[in-house]
Amino acid sequence: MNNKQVSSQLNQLADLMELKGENPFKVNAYRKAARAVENSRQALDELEKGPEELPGVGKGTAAAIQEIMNTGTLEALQNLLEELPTGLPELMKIPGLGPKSIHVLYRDLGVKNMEELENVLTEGEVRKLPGFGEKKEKKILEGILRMKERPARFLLIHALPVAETLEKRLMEHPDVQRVKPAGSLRRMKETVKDIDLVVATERPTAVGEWIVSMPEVKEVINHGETKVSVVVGMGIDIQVDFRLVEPRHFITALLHFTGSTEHNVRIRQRAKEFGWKVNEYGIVDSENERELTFTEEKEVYQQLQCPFVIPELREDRGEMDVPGERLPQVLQEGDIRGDLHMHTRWSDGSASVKEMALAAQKRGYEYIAITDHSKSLKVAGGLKEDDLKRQREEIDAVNEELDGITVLAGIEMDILPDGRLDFSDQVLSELDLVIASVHSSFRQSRDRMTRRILNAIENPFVHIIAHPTGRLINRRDPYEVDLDRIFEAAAETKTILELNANPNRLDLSDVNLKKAKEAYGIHFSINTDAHAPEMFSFIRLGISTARRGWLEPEDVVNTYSLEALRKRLKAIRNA
DNA sequence: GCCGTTTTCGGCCCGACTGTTTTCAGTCG
Repeated sequence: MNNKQVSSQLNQLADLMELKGENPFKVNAYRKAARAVENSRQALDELEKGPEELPGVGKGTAAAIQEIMNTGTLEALQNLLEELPTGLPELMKIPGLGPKSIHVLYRDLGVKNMEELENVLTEGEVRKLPGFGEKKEKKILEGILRMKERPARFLLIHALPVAETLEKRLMEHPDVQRVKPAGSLRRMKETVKDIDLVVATERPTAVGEWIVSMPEVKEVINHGETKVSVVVGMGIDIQVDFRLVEPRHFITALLHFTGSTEHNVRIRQRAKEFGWKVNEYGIVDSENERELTFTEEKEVYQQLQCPFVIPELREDRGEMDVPGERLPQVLQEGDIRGDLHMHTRWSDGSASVKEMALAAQKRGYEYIAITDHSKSLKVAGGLKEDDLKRQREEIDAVNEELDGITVLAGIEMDILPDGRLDFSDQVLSELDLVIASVHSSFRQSRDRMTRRILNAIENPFVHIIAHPTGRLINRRDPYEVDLDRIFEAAAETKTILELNANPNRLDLSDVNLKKAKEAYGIHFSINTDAHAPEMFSFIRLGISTARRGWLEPEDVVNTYSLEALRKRLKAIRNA
């Protein structure tokens, strides 16, 4: 039973308690405990004094955690699962419908699932309930429609251009002074539910009117004095919340809407210690009602006597608990000196070795590694041993021709379903860089998959394990694998783990990166896995994910000079 | 349910918007 499994049971319990109408603070206590478990760098059975060591975990939740670890589940959870209809939790996903309303719908109309809810809505039963009315009925129906039409969360890479376009367009409006995206998009989370834009203006009403009249607006969800929510169709149909604030409130509003909620809670608790209140308008002294405003976010943190926290770290994963000097000096875009995972026309890429090298050079890189697929991956035109030899000749020629960039000869080698590797040690020993990865039989048992990957890690010729969990965001779950054993073995053999920067992968994830670094001292390589030169731009997402994972330049081998990188690779073969 | 050198009880971040209400509850972030 790992931390993730325990926390998901606690969360499930909290969800059901909420639906039942339990004390919201009690519900929150379980959610908080779930988060503490998930974010703990230690496994639960490694905590010396038990779960109560974790922040926000007391007697009650510690007992619940123990029960899950001992029995695999919780009696309280099982009871609620039996008591409440299985179709009730999914109703929570309907925007505008919360636990209180669902409770009433269930109690008074016997609504047990989505289908029954749609029935009573169309029959006009809902408007008769106390606290409900015609408009609310309509709102719920629209909410169901919205939920069905759109994915719950969009890939960051799809939302970013929408935010950037709107930002630029708003800046051109004469009444707008400043605009900045906030929310999970600014924190560069891998997926976002909607886009938040904070807008500084002296004329919120005029700007609000202008926003709802934009041609791309498909639907107006809210239109108040300071908050306008719309759905825009700009490549994707996504909700955008505009917060219209006075210029002097811009910074505290930006801080507020950047979140995360959990980080905001910590900020406000901190302010309380000084007798202050933080809201989107500033910091207010509770005694004399004096309001402080700011021109930079840094000043707010300074006022609260905390170190400045960059948006990517604002998740309450420890950033408010460590002294400033222990916050990571996170990676910057310019720190990356090369890309160690890419494909060419030799397998399933669309460019030549030289074209990739030229594109990398243009980005200012000092080196790249060409890592086409290996022979077993037939769908991708994997290379055989003699192909590798001919490719090496081409790489040598490019190195001869081009100055200022070095092309390493590598491979992305399949780890076969039975754990064998696709090439012999003899072949691997002749390559500058060997990446190993799983591309088949994703549904093997946890034990088998773990042993399969361990086998690759233990091979001294394997330098990097690519996309270690195999997940595709929104499309395919990570395969079952014991990551702790993977991390342990990688630490021992000095094997590098990849942060694959492809926007669909971002694998390892932010949470796993942090854990692998802090608990095991792993080194990483941030690679784009580019199949065409323009895909080098994915590095931006890799860097932001690395920042979210608290990585610093020394944790990432492709920030090293070529010489230092070669040394690091050599250390693997000698480990 | 958790938490506390002002507290072992009484708080728990804070405000906007909407809809159903005549002063507030639910939802959201």
